[in-house]
Amino acid sequence: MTSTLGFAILAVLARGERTGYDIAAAMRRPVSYFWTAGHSQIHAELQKLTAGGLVAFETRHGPGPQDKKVYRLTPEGGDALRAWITEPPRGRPERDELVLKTYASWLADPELVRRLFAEQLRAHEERLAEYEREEELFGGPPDPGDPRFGNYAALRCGLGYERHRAEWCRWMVGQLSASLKPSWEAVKPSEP
Amino acid sequence: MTSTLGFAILAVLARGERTGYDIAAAMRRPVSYFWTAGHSQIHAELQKLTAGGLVAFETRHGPGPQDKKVYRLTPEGGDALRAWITEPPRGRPERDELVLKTYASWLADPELVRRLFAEQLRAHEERLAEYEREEELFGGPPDPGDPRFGNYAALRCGLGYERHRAEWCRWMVGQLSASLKPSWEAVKPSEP
DNA sequence: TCAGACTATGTCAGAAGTGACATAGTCTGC
DNA sequence: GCAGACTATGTCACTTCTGACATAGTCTGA
Repeated sequence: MTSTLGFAILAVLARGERTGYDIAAAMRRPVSYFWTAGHSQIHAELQKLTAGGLVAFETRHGPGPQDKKVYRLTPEGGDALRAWITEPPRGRPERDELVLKTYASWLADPELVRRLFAEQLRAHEERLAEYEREEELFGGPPDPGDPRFGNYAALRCGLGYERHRAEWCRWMVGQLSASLKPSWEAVKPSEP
Repeated sequence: MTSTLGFAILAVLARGERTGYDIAAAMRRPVSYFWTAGHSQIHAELQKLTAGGLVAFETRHGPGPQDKKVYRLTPEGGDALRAWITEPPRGRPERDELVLKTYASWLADPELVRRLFAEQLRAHEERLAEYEREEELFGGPPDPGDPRFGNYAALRCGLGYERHRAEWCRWMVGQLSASLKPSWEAVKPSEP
């Protein structure tokens, strides 16, 4: 009954041993393109995974008030992870606050909605540029047996997502500008 | 302190009065492109919204063991909804199980991973065709002041998303097929 | 006439996720 | 030498979400 977060942790540990702190840091970026968790969740989940025999830890001295615990996958953990990968994902319901706002946007001031989407567009373009820079660091797709393939494939997904999202925001801004223009034009005194 | 689910309910009620049951049904499709909730959540939230004065209900006789409650927006509810629409969305962390599987895919049997993505591709293509049929029912984008604009804009987002996702799955299948071919070729006896 | 689907509202236990609080040693730069 | 950032693990209260359980009248078609 391992949760998806549990498998996310196993997937990180499959690349090498880590402390809970390391895993939390890794889940801010770049694993965070697709899964995030606070350190409070990670420590709790590591205790469950340890109890289930999927991970094991070794105590080592380090900075910090307590000794650090370096976790690694057990053979059982590796088996569980491999089996999970090819199982069809249990569909999480999609919840997208921006699309919900869009659904209700007909009620709001079009100029304020336009600004909202212009800002979102800017943010997506920024992240897209960032992902593009990261993509350049790979010299084309790694082999599917290479751990780096996982990173590259996830990055490809992120690139596609940001492009789709930016395009949609651009369309929204266009729609809202078009609807604003007539009254804006009407206010402006006529020119030859 | 209304939750996003609360605003989702307000957004549905902005289009007309509904019972909790109706809202739950609406949130399966087509609001479900971007927000879903079980009926147990909706009834609980409606009680909170009523307590907060954002919605009001009228009891009417209908089928079912209890009289039905027909909810509508109050003026305060309308104000709260309008104010919320143009506020920047509070970023929900992205959690995507399929991308997580991708990140770990280098560990698994490439043929099984290929099948996983082939199946996902099929599902996305199916949904894309469905959305395209729905788009045809609109004769172009409605005016941004029209409630149907909300539906159309959300559908546009869904279309872009499914296209991006299908393209990514197709790329994954391609990558995995390419890596499988060499050994598949090696097994097959040479042909002139 | 009777089965089964649909309408309709609600509770409850539990899982998953968030943010604050607690604690304390080490490393870096000014 | 000292401030502040970083390393490091953990608890707790709270919110959100899920799925099961509970209840019961009406409508439809075989």
